[in-house]
Amino acid sequence: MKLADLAALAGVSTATVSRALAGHSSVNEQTRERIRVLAREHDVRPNQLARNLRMKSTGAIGLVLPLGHAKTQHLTDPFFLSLLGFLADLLVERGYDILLSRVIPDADDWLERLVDSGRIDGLLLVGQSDQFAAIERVSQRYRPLIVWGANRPGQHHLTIGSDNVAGGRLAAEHLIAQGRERLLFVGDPAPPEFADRLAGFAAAADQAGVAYTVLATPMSPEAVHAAVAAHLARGIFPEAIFAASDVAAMSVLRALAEAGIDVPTTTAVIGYDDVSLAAHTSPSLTTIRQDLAIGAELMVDRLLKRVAGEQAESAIVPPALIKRQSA
Amino acid sequence: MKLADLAALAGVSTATVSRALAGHSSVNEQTRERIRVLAREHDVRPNQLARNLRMKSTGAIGLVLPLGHAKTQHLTDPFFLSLLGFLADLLVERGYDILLSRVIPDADDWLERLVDSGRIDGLLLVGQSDQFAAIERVSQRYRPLIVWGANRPGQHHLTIGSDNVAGGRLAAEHLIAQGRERLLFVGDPAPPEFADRLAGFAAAADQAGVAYTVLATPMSPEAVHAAVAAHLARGIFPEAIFAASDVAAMSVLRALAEAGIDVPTTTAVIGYDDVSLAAHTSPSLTTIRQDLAIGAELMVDRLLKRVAGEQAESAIVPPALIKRQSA
DNA sequence: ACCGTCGCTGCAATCGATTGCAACAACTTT
DNA sequence: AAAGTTGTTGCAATCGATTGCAGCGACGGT
Repeated sequence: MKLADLAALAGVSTATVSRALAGHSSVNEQTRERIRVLAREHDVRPNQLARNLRMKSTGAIGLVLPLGHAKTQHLTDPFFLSLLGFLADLLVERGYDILLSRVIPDADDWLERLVDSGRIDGLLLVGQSDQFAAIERVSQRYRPLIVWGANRPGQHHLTIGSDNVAGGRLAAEHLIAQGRERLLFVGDPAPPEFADRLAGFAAAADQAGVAYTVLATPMSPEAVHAAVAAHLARGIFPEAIFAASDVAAMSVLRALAEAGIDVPTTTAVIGYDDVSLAAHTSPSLTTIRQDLAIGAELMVDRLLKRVAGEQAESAIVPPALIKRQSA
Repeated sequence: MKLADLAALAGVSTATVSRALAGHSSVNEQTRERIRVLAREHDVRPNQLARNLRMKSTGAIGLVLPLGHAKTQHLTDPFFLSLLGFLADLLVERGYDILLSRVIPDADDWLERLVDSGRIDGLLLVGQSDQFAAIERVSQRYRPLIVWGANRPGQHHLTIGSDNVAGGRLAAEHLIAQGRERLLFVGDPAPPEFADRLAGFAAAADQAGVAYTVLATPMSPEAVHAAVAAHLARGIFPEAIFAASDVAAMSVLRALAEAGIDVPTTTAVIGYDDVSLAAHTSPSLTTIRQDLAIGAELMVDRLLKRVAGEQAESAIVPPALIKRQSA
């Protein structure tokens, strides 16, 4: 039922109904209350589309997750659901809906279409993926656009992300402090996040004069498991393994268990992300936490600032080492 | 840039521009091409809101996840991200966007508002949660509404779900066939899905004359872990444990490992869902698979049928036992 | 020369809510 | 009694795209 119908019922104009439901003080209090009661009785729920068109604001925020890359770590990674959950929490708290989209690989103007469709007031991107160029292009003219990911020098778009270099360094320092040598990095060193983690890890190892190896592998559990198993089969037993993500670390744990190698006595394992399951593996996983609660808050905060036309800059969330059993 | 601006540029009316961009054949072919070229040059992207308002259709499907219940299993459960991923895939393939909402606990007409907002063409609900009454109420008059969950006798709304009773039965039969006795169910028996799993489990056990115990606990990893640890501390060692979900099963595995109980030799563990991590725990998890690829396809198929005004009925996805190391 | 047809284009209504401005009644003030 | 003030309501424009109907010029038929 629409406002015009209610107006007819109440014997007033749609203008008055609109104002009454909006709680506008310029309509007589009795009329207002009468209309409100009538609205409740007749299940009046104003059309949001019409409202949004007129108001030129939608009350919705676009959210693009890297769900398109089924072959990578992403789809199965609880990390993203966590982030999604936090973001959804915060946005809904502030009265926004979420328009979820995916990257459509074949249309090169997918981002432009999204921001120009008039359906969203702002956009959150989780992960730059391989769309760096498109993001840069659009961010030049579209302000309310916040990206979770790495901040490369000279880049224009605003990012929130954890300091992956510092995180990698934390991991290496923790292992080295335990007197571990012969370190091993396991993961895909190509994506910027992982590259940074490896860079920090390598820098700390070099600084301490400790040797390390890089075992490059795709991030799927199967691939990680196979790569580590093959590595162990060669008779090379690392004293400590740094996995590029917690999900990868779990595959590492499994491969070690199957090879009869005790964790942490013989080999230490350290993960990255601190997904909620990390505390519940056996042995429980020592890991580098990305504080998503804070990260999500920063993203939403910056986004809504920009939606309101204010200034907002990039930010970095400091990582923290969470000590558990595995290292 | 809007159609009216382009119209001025091209020296025609907005009506002609609209028809040209829509590929309407009543526009002269040369004019049409000229307008299209101009549109591309000037980055014309029509306002979707205005279009949707006029067309009375939005090209968006609402999707409600039970993200509001941070205290339950849901937020951290990869099961939902999987389902979300599949649904998003299918909907985007068919040209729909997704409007993600959360249950707002304090507003009792949240569902009505959503379906009457005019912003979506249909709605997918994942999990009935505690909103059974609201769903029944709305489904009486709003057809394009599909729910992932249990189908209770006499219910009106259309559900897609796996046969949890059969799944529970599969689990029990598998354990009993191994000669295991003193079975234990771990989980929250209140939500309909879990209640059904337990019912099937209990029925099979009763039928075989095997005793079983129910360890009721909230579904959070911490709670499950604590409950199982406390149970074991009492000196009661079950020969087999059926966990209500894979995530719960992982906490069970950890509690058993900490108590020095070998899996599967001393105690077998079987989970539910077959989340992607289940294959990568140590030991890897025997579980009951819910085929989400098929489930999501059924949901989207039924939904779009109803959006098109066609008939569509509930469906059940058969569960399957996936044998791994833990049982 | 007149009429009918055809192809193309524009006018204007429409979707449904919001809001500036004006109208109007009821008072108060002088 | 005239003028000004205040409180309440309605008219009509607006957001931007879509579309039924009408108009208009060109053309062929008689």
